[in-house]
Amino acid sequence: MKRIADSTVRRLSAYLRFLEDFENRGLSTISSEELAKRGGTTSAQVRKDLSFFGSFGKRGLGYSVPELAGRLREILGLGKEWRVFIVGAGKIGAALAQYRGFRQRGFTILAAYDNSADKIGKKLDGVSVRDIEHLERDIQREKPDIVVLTVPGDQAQKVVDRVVKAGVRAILSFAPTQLHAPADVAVKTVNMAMELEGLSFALTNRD
Amino acid sequence: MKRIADSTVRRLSAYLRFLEDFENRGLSTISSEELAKRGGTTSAQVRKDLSFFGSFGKRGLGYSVPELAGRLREILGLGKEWRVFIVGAGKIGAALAQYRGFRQRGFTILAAYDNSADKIGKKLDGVSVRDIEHLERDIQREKPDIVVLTVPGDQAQKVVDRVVKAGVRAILSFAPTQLHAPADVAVKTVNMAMELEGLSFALTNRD
DNA sequence: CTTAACTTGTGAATGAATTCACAAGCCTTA
DNA sequence: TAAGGCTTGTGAATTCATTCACAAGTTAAG
Repeated sequence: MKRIADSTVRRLSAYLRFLEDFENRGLSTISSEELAKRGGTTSAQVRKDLSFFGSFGKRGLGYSVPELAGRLREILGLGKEWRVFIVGAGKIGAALAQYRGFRQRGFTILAAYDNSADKIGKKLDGVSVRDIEHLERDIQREKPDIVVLTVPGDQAQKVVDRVVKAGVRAILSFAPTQLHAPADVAVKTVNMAMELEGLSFALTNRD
Repeated sequence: MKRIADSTVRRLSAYLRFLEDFENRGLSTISSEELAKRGGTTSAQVRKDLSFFGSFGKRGLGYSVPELAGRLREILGLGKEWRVFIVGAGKIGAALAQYRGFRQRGFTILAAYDNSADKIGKKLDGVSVRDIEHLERDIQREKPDIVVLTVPGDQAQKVVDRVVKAGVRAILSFAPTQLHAPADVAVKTVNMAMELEGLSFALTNRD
């Protein structure tokens, strides 16, 4: 398949959000124009994004809301259950453990890991915190699809190396550092420092 | 000034992170090649990014680490103090209140806001939680530069409208919804759902 | 059946971002 | 002073992403 740009995938994800909203409101069809207005883009962009995966609309009419939502879920791989380990049971880890968006999308949090004695054995919103010593062993046993990284920046790369070696192929990191991993491992980083500095830049360089 | 791409600003932010690391290790100069390797990009990209703002290097030698770090801080607007309100005192708000990256970059959290009676009056890691009723009044009094939004998705747009009307010109949102604001308001969104679905897509569409 | 009003899907055109490639400058050594 | 080894800064070339523009298909109304 042709390589799909990251920006395209992000928009597909946004379209799905709007469609779910439309589904709840009982609307049955929607045009690329309406979808575009909701997402702050153009109708041509919407149609082009979808065209990479097929023709889902009807000319003159638009898209069937439930059908397109289903197709997008399929494209994005949201049909199956994804198994998740959280590594780092600090404040961010805790916030993620209770984040309902995970379950809503079929992401099941199996466990959290930490190296601090006063966290190990406790629960993080129903998720038990285990000793990070057992990380590799548990990865081999429970085969998580995704590791969410919420450890301090200076430990992030070390954990990446460990989980990649143990067989994990997708990582979502909240550490403010550049991570290096083999090409076949999908790494996404949510970098707060970067976002803040982006705002600072925008505020500083106004027209 | 020529319009600077978002991706460029994000890279500048990353370069600054590496330079701070080099500063701590006492290194005095660095080449675009080394900076590129650290950031997973190319030396030409590094030089092009910097060239939008001036010529900071010495041919044959590279860049002075402290000088380039200083220039980048200046470009990114990190010299001054930025005043921040957090709106939404849930788990994510709490995680942000204790996030040290804010203070490190000169972002001062003035207060947090919530509408829940059992949170108002409490403290979130030293930050007092106020009644969201007083949001507009306090914005006018204390003139925050940035509002960080950690309210549930269905309330996010309403809060955006309120703070924009009260004069705020920069927003960092953690709500998984598309936000609409006037063009002169800088809005950044950290959308966890999008990142998760991006990973799901990557795992599903492996070559 | 015909016309009018819509809306999709997609090549072609445009615009934006990245990479190439090399002249110009700096440092060291002799 | 000259030569060799580096590295920057930047137009030009290339690659990638977005927007344009329109033929083709659909529906509704008369």
